[in-house]
Parts: sequence; C-alpha cells; structure tokens
Amino acid sequence: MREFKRKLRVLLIDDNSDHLRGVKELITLESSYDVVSATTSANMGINLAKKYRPDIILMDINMPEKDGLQAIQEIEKLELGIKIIALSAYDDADLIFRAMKIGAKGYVLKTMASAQLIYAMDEVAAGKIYLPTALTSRFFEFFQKSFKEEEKVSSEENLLSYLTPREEEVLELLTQGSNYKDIAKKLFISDTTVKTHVNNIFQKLQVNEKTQAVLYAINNGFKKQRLAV
Amino acid sequence: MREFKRKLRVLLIDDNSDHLRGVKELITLESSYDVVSATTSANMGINLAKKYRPDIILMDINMPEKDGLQAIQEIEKLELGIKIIALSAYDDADLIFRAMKIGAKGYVLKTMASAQLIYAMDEVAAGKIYLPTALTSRFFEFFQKSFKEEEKVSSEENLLSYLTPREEEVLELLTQGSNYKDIAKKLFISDTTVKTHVNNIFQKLQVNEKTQAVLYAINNGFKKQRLAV
DNA sequence: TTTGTCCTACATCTTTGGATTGATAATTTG
DNA sequence: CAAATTATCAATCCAAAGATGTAGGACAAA
Repeated sequence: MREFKRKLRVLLIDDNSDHLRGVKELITLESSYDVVSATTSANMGINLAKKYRPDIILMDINMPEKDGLQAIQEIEKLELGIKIIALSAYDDADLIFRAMKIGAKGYVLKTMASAQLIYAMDEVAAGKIYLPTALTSRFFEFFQKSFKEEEKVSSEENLLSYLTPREEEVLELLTQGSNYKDIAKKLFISDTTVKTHVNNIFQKLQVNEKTQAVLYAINNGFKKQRLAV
Repeated sequence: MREFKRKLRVLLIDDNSDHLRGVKELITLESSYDVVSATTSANMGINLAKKYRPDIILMDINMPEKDGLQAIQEIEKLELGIKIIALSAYDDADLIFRAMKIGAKGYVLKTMASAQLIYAMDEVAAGKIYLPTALTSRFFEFFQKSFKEEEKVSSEENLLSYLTPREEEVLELLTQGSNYKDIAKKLFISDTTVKTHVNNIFQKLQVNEKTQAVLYAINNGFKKQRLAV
C-alpha cells in the first residue's frame, strides 16, 4: 500500500558527514521516502527547511556551533508543520525531555538499528509521536522528577495556609497588582480595613512589604495571575 | 522464574464494587500477585495504604466523593515507595497528564483487556512506567501543547527587551523583594539613582508601581526568583 | 564633532504604604 | 455560655515609593 502514496520528503541535518551520508543512503533505499536535502550546518538547515518545506527533518542535536535544540525551536517557531525527529548519540533524560518539550515528534539514538529509524519516521509521518520504549521510561522519570521538585517547594509548611478567607481575597488582589485603594473598592470595604488585613498578612507570611508578600504567594502555590491592567 | 519470587502485594481502590470484585478475581488468578485489601472509598484507601504498605495500588481515579487524583497525591506525599497505577474509564489527555504529573507509574483504561492490566503491573513492579501506546500519544500531545502555550505568552512583544542592562539589574533585585535602599547598597549607587532607574522601568513596562513591575517581569520571562529573605 | 543613549545624582513634592493601638460586632468553637 | 477568631473601621505617625525636572560625564555611532 505504502508504495502508491507520494514519497515523503526528508531533510537531514547532522554535523557528522559520515553519519549524514550513511543515513542518506539508508533512507534512499526506502521506497516511501525521498531525501530532498542534507547539510552539516544547523543554520543552513533552518534555511533549507524554509526553502524545501520537507515533511520530516532528522536533526542531530549534538552539534557544536549552533545546537540542535535551538534549531528545532527556530523551525518550530515558523509553524510550517514540519515534523522533526531528534537524533542523538546520548540517551540523556534531560536532553530527551527538552527535545520533546520544544516540539520534537520523536527521539532516536544513533546507535539504534536502522529499522528503528525508519519505523520512527513511519510513525511520526502518520501523526504520532515516537519514542523508543527505553527512552520513554527515561522521559517519564525526568518528567515526574521535575514536578516532584516543584511540589516540594509548595508543600513545605506553607504559610499561606494560615490566612483567613478574607486575607486570601486581599492577597489575591495584591497579586494582580492592585493598590490598597483599589482593593477597598473591589471588596466594598474601607481602605483602612485593607491596611489591617495587609498587616495581618505580613505577620503571617513573615514579610514586611507588599512586593514580598506577592512574591511569597506566587512562589508558594497561589495560582499565577495575569496582570489586570 | 516469576513463580519463585515472593508475591507482590496489591491494594485495590475503586468505588464501583462490581469492577472491584472483577479485578480482584482477575488478580487472584495470577500466581505472582496477592490482593491484600480492597476498598470502595478513597479515604479508606489512604489508610489501608499506610497500614498494609502494598507494593502496588490500583486506583480508580473517577470517584465521586474524594477524587482519585487527590488520593494519589496524598499517598505519594507519604513517600512509602508504593507504585500506583491509575485506572480510568476515560482516555482523557488532561486526566492522563495530571495522573502522571503527580507520580502515577501507570495509567490503564478499564475497558482494556485484562492481560494488559497484568502486563502493566509487571512493568511497573519492575520499576518501569507503563502507558499503553495510544495513551502515550495523548500524553505527549497534551505535554507539547501545554509548553507551546507557555512559550507564546513569553514571546509576545516583550517590553522587557527595552530595558537597559542596568535597569535589568535593578528589576532583578526588585523581583527578589528588595527595597530601593537595599538595591542602592547592592549596586553601589545612591538611592536617588535607583529611583531614577525604577521610574524609567515603569515607563518602559507601562506600569506605575513596584509590584506591577515585578509581576510583569515574572509573567514575561524573567526567571523566577526565590525570595532572598 | 555632534547626537544620542546610558548611568549617575539631587531637589522637591505628593501619594502610598506600613506600624501601632484600640474598638465594635458577628461568628465559631469549646 | 464564655472564649477565640474574624471582619470591620479609625487615628496617628513615620518611612517609602513615585512624579517631575534638571544635569554632568562616559561612550558609541553617525
């Protein structure tokens, strides 16, 4: 079935010219893919991506001059719908995480069998995301670790829990950038009352200025607020 | 080989007592697992987790009274090393994402074949993370989408780019909760100079108070700073 | 050399923020 | 019921923040 479809166009970016050639030959053997261009330079790669608008890019992310992750980011920013598969020599959890975070649709190790690369391309071309099982585990480890750390910060004896409901309301308005007069209006109370609440908030959060209270709130779980300008 | 190892102890939490019974029978048939307890209540489940310290918990996350995600979070907080697999009737991307984020080691749909549940338990027991392929894709979609949105916010014509280097320094200290006098000391300049810089910052960020400038900075890419208390 | 930007600094004045103390009424809790 | 907590308001006082205008020196670009 596959052979009746139009060939998918592939761009290769890899600073190691030996590897580049190898992959190029490998793909050329596949009836369903066509290598439209190949380069050893990340910057050049970005230009070629604009010019040829390939379906898929295989991008080496361990390049010296300009790093591959950055190149992925720039190409993603163009929003050309090009699917990028990251190639790397390392199964580094952080690298995998970052690549996926910025929009890579797959991550394949250079040491893996060539069949796996082709399989990854098939999957990604079909709109899926492909990570080898071993890398998926590493990805999740990193993912969970990074969130666990965030949580620890916010669950360490949170002073916010001592606030009364009204104080929370006042603090929420503070985190939106309101001054005391505005808060008084919004809560239908006098501004001297606002001052009283704010003073109590300071006591409980162990700070002595508005800005510090707001920073404490933001860093300790109060949902991030957009400025109400 | 498996039959020589000690049986792994499993706790079941599912408010649907029919499903609970079914899963219990299923697992009891497996020579390598032992159901140590089962309950239809999330709160009870947390207590049972403390009491029995099972190796694995199968947790239904679509429960009415107390929701399963919250229960997972509370059990994770105990840090008992219990591996939790989320069970759900829905392949909702957001649910999957949240479950994995708070530390679930697997996510299995109730509609899936029983063999898959056992396989998931085997994988998770072995220290891996198990998501069915279809759910992994959904997870990644959601993952990438959530990061893409974050980026958009921070790349929208950022007023921070108009700041001079010195103004950036001042703003950074502001985001750490310093007042003007402190900033003056830290930068070895007079506090009237600090005021000048701050006024210029206000102009450029189109705000008129310290707190608003700090909020703008935090919401627009200035790296989050811990309070220097 | 001139123009412009940046960093520095000061004076003056008004507004806002923050500390402290004290007080009343309503609500909750033991 | 008594005690504690919460929400409200006020007066006073001092410190900090913010607005505005002015200005000199360093430095880079035109």
